[in-house]
Amino acid sequence: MIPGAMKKHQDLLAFLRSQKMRVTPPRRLLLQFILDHSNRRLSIREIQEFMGAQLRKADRSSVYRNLETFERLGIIQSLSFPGEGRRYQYVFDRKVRHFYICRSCGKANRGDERLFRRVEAALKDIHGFAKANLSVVFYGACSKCRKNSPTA
Amino acid sequence: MIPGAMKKHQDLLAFLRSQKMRVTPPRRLLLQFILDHSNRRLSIREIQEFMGAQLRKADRSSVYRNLETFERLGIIQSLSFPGEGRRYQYVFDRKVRHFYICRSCGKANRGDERLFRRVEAALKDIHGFAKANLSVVFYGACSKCRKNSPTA
DNA sequence: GCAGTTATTGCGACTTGTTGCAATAAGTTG
DNA sequence: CAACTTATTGCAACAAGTCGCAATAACTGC
Ligand SMILES: [Mn+2]
Ligand SMILES: [Mn+2]
Ligand SMILES: [Zn+2]
Ligand SMILES: [Zn+2]
Repeated sequence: MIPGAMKKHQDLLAFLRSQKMRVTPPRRLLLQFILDHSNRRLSIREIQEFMGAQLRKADRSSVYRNLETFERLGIIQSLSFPGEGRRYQYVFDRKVRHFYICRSCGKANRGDERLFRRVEAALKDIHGFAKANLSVVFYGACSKCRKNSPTA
Repeated sequence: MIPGAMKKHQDLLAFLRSQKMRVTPPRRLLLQFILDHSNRRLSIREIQEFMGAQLRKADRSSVYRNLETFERLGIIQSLSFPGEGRRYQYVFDRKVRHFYICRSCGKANRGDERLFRRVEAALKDIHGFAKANLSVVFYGACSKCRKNSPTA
């Protein structure tokens, strides 16, 4: 377990309770795993493998249901990546929560803070709100693919 | 078949060929269906039902493979909607290609052109490009859900 | 702590989605 | 309009994901 993650884990359990959600073994475990790998986009495969390998393992269906729950609460953001299926990423207290996904080669990048702020500002100007836990996803062609095909 | 869609259908077949893709019965049919319902987000269920119901029907796997192909080429954009799974929408020559998805209630809205232009401009300023067939997706809480929960 | 309430779990049956492969047919060349 | 090349298809076996339901256990209130 990564140092500093302990505090976050406790915070998130408190957050869950504040949302009237129960703290159960499957949820603790899943949250732990997501936090310990908060810098990666996790595949359902590795999540399920971890959850199944634990002593007190959780059923497949519970894992799916909890991922859905966590996403609804803004703890994680799931996205489909071309060629590698759906992936889950921790976003709860991230300053930057936007992603570029190349439709052509499937490569994904994280954005910089400046762009994220600009997009937030535009959203606020035009629709009158700045949101907590907003995520933004751009689908397009990466610079490499743009060079190869003028259509992209 | 919707009037005016005929031309588009032909154009897209030409586009496919320009991308060195073959024009096959499953592709014609799928494209037809997507164009005839270009204003809706189609579920895989209704797509498969249509494809299967046709005289010259296409296999499930071919439908999935072609949806993937069409998405890679920027003809459609697929998105996962909370509570209703993945949906497919025609975006090829749309002026506005962004979506708001509420993580809490799953409702989705189309955006207005002004915001889309602002976001495009920000992207160009900061990353130096304006993309053809860019799609932008916002995940957050809709106004209704924001009222109900201060956390969202 | 104990009893009561009910969200969450695990299970099983089912549906949806993926993949390798051999057969097919779209496009190309002469 | 053949003959050829190879992308695409349908199929079948498999893997991933969903859903209703009865059992369980997390929280609440006393
Ligand atoms: Mn795939
Ligand atoms: Mn669902
Ligand atoms: Zn790319
Ligand atoms: Zn909502």
